[in-house]
Amino acid sequence: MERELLLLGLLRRGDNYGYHLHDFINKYMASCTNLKKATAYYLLDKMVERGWIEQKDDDSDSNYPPRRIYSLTEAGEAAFQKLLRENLSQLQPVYFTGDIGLAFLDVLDAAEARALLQQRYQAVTERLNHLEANAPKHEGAPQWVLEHHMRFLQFELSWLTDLLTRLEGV
Amino acid sequence: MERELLLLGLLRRGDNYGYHLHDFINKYMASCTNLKKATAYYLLDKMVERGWIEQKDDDSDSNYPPRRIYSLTEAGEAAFQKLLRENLSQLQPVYFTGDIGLAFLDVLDAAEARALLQQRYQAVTERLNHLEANAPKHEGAPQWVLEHHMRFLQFELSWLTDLLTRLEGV
DNA sequence: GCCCATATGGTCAGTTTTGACTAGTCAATT
DNA sequence: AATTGACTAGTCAAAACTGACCATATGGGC
Repeated sequence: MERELLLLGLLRRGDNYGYHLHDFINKYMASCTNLKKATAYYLLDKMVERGWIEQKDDDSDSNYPPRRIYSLTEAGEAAFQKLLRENLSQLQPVYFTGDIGLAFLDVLDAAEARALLQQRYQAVTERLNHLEANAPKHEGAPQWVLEHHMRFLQFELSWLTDLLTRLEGV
Repeated sequence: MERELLLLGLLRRGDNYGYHLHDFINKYMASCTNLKKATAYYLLDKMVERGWIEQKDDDSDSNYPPRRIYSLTEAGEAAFQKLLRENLSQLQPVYFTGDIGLAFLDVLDAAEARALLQQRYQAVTERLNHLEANAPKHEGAPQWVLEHHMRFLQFELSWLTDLLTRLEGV
């Protein structure tokens, strides 16, 4: 239900279109979840059925394609409050798909393994630099989310450094 | 394709049943990916179609329910080699669904926010203790995977500690 | 010898997710 | 005034995933 929590939380700040909700998540919360546009609409539909949010056609200025505006109901607010507390109080699972490769490191000779991991190190560095450079632009992004993400990338760099030195000794 | 890489890598160590492959992943690689049994069979089927692996009925000792044994083909070995290098050289995305709650921390009063995050801290600690306690039992687990996971949990603890002290100042 | 819990091995209908698409708007070039 | 590229808004058929289920086996306690 994390993605529902996210959509509810954003709608709580004001009525919005599916398009904008997805766009915001994609721009500023990409480190939290991977939510495609079609999935966003799917989830919104489901929440309408559950009565957590309402949908009305927006035929105000029709320069734009016809669109629906979503808004939170009271049931939705209650669901948000519940989901928020659950999310904060528990440890949410995190999956390191990059560790799958590490499980098979012994397949490669040490030199190539190091070379590949150095490429990964480079990729992490670039990611971090990019985040730092664009940090001011990301005022829309919730502060803690961005900071946690950047610290995590730093953690990954130190882990990789450590791993690389240990692989040298082999 | 990370899950395919994982299945291929395990099959590379020896022919195996779908059941065992899933079981191993669930026990020792749960931090890398979330792979349900039915999904494992689905992926195995697809890889058979692609010619990466072969399936033969195992009617050897029929005490057990009928079962199929999977084995790597040459095409599968080639795919494994390619996927392994891709996985190691790139930065694989990691999603922090726990950060969604952080984005809405301002909804709660500071005291409750701290209390909830302290519960999360407790949950992380328990997770870490559990891993440490069972570490010897996890000889099957690839060394780096386990170590990365434990270090990550320690990182999370320090992040939470820092966050909590900063929330006190509010 | 019987019952129950757990383990083995796998299937399938239903749910969830997504790539690719439609279709119009706006602003800047050409 | 036609072309291009980027943005707005949403849809749909196909692909991927999963909860719940079936069937047998094995071991232990009573």
